[in-house]
Amino acid sequence: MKNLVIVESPAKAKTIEGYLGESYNVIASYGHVRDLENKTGSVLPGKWSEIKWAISERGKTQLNQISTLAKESGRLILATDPDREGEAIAWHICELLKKEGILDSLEVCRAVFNSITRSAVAEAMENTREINKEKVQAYLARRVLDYVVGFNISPLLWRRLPGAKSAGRVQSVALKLICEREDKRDIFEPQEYWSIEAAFIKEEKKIKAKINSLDGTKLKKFDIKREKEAEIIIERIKKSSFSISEVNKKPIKRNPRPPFITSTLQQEAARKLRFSADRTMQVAQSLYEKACITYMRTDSPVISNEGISLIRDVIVRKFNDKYLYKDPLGRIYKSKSKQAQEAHEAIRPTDVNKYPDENSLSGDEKELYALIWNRAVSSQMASADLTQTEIIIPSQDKNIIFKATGSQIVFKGFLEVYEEGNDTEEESEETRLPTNINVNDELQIETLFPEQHFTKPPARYTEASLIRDLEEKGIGRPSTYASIMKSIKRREYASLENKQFLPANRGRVVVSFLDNYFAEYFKYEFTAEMEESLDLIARGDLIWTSLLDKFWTGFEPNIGNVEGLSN
DNA sequence: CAGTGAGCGAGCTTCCGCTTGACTT
Repeated sequence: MKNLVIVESPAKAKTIEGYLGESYNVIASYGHVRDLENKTGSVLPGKWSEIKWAISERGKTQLNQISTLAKESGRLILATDPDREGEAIAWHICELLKKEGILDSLEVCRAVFNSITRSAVAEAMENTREINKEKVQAYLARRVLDYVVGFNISPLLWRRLPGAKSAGRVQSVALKLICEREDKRDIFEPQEYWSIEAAFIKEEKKIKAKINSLDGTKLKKFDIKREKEAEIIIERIKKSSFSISEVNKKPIKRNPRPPFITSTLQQEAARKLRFSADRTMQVAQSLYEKACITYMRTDSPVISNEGISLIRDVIVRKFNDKYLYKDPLGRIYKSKSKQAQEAHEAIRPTDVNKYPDENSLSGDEKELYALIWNRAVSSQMASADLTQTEIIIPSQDKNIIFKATGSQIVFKGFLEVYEEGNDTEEESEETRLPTNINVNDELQIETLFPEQHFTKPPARYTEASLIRDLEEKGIGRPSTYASIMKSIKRREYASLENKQFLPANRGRVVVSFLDNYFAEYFKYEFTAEMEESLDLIARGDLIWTSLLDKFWTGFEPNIGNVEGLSN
């Protein structure tokens, strides 16, 4: 009798079938096979466990295949992803097969693995367990809560705010970030300030320095407010003579960034390739299907030991030992987010020996692959060594002090391969400094630039920065970031102008409506607090229906308040 | 008598998260 293995993704199914051999059939579920029926009344308040489910079209075909093969199998192994949704998918399939009476003659178990390597899969098949009921209940609570919020508030919007289409735990908070940023911009008043920079010169050697302190007090960036003040200082500078009092050098290290997860890939592809989140995910999907990269929807920066050692081999071959991070176990990265579920590896090339410039990829795929390759390889390389130099240039009476800073790369290390992009176009503070400059050298002023500036309002969100902030707050999941962006645009709550989100009036009205009547449910901490309760459920310390009862008790009166309003 | 406009009723929309794939930029 054969074993039947269920995973979520067809590409994964193919790979695993290759690992497991003749006695296994592997079938993909294509994600969830059933979901709440897409209409009102699928769950009724208080009767939380009487849920009306509907099987998706895709689900039907996959379930048919599964039950056909299950009849000729001795063991069913549910190897969906090792996270909450994966546990739920396994449970749904199990429930549906039970209904068909197929499970009577079949042993059912659950297997999990975090990386798709031969050894990890083999080990998982040996160490199976039962479906984790508590985890499934945490899923049920999450699923029902989202439904209740969305399907109660959206109809209120239809009636109250013409043109408004939808509200939800995730999309509305994303919209709120956009709108609050715009509010800050609206009330922002630019402040004038002046900078004073001098180019000193000594025998052809030029040093650009900024004024650092005046009459014994340190000058901060915005301290010179008016042209008059700047002029007075300039006059004093012109009357003074300057020499070097200190040259301070100190070694600094720069470390590589962790390998990509979904959010960082989307951000970096936006910065370096100008891709939208959606485009990034489509290109990544196709690289994944071609088995070029590991799974692209992940919140874990961890690379399997196998992956790390392949990368280390490449670093030695392409560069040399000096470029390798010295610990043989490699650099180990940890997830920053408490909400991370770490079901998959980081995003990396499956075969790092396939160099970005030596493969058959082209266009978007080639570019994105190169980005992923470089980031993954650099994450296991040695740090860069730099020397940071600081030159202190006081006037003779020491009342005016200039300071120049610069850094020089001594050893490039990972920078040979990869450097993260910048969000802002602000010029770097550091300039090149000449070598062989000495204390007591006297300097001439070549040029003196007073420059007028104005403080800038906070920048509007881009897709990349919005995803970064959502992730930081634990809102949304790797599989949904791109679709959150889409739905805000489709609802015409905000539009992208020059790749930046500009809220529409409609969007701002929705946000203030929600803040008025449902503030508790759209504050930034709501999701994190919900997740804490879900953790309690998953640990067996809280009953899932009590979470919903408690939620409903607080939520329901707010609906009444809106209903009771007169027009 | 023809054209206009107010008023009414019916029917529709919606969440988040897991997968692709068909379609358009």
